[in-house]
Amino acid sequence: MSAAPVGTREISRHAVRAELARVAFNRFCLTGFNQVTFADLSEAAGVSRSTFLRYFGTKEDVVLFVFDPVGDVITDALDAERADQDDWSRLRNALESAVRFLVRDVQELVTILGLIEQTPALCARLREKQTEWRPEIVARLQKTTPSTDGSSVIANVRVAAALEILWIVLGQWSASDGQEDLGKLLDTAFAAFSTPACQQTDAPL
Amino acid sequence: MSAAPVGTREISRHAVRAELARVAFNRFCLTGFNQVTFADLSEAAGVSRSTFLRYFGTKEDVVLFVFDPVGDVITDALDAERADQDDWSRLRNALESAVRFLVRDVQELVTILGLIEQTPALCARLREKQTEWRPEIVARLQKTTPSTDGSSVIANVRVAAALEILWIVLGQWSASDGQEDLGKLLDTAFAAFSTPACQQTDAPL
DNA sequence: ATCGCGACTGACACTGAGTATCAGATTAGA
DNA sequence: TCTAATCTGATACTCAGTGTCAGTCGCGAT
Repeated sequence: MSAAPVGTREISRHAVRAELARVAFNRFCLTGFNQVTFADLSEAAGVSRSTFLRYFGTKEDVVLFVFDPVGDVITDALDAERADQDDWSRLRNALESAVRFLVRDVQELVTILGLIEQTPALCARLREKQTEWRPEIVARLQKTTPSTDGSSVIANVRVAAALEILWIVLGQWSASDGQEDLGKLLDTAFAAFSTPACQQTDAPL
Repeated sequence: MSAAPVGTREISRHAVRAELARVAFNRFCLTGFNQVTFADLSEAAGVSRSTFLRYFGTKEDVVLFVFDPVGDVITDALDAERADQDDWSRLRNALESAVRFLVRDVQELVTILGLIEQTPALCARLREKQTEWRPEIVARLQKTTPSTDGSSVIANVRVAAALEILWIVLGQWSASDGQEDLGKLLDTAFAAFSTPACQQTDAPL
């Protein structure tokens, strides 16, 4: 994947980072993201402002760094996919890997998603990460296919659509407090493409 | 639509805003978005920093305010659409209205898109606007349809996918320096959904 | 004409994010 | 144990964005 800490230095850094994020997250939920300053955070965590800023480049990253591996999770899952399936199936399954990775603690994820949803700055930064993931995912999706004229646009559209589905589904899921079945939600979302494109939108299954 | 200036006050404000944006845009293209400060901009435009900031709440808005009406353009176009068409056709045509609105001066739009592409902060803010447009567009798309279970998710996915297409198509178009036909690009992009979802992605027409 | 009101402007002060630097403490590893 | 790399806190700085205030300008009513 990405960060398997090897040296003791890495382990320490990783642990401190997690603890700082934990403390900060409580503050954000309590007071609101924009109302909390780095001074507040560093005081609450018992470190200097400088140190806090060394662990997280921006305030947004304090919340969103947990999403960093998602891009790799998706590309890896796409590689593991059998190549004889169609694009939508492969993308659907890759997205299922992504949500499996994210849903460790249901309550925590629901809380994070809620915080993100009501904070424009967090939404924006998350979309930015999403856009960074896209080129690599497109490359993996196209790897098996001979690239014809216009296929690059089509692959980009499909990947972009799939990534949109990820957030729409997670939003719907967190609105239900983590009750709904994420697999079924993914199926419903992808049905937006497989149903005959007419306006009748009967839910499948 | 939205802002048809009526009073002399409105006219003046609109004109000043346009002039400030014009001066600022040259600076951005010359030096790079992040390298230019409000102090630079206000000096170049011959007004105080305070005044400049009153016309544009943020530095991003100095560039992106031209996209503000796009949301309304899309919703209006969607209303004007014949209701017997399927979702994809209606969205495609609404997007065509949007690009028609944007493409007044080809060279200018290409330049703006180039600036946006190479400036993460501008990309992020633009996506934010896009997300703000979505709920209203979804509502218009669903207006004719009886809402069944899961149809809300499906409508959201379709609108999100369509908005992604808008930027993908504009990106491709500006990469070709405005040479390619935007209508055909839209057709190609929407073919990502209509082609049988297999991995063969032959360009239609 | 001029009076008064509302909006516009520039100047100033302020908060907070993010960057850069530096000296001293700490720790890994030879 | 010694050394070199790293971590830390302190400090200073730039710049975005907010808020305030006094002075000015345009405009409609008297």
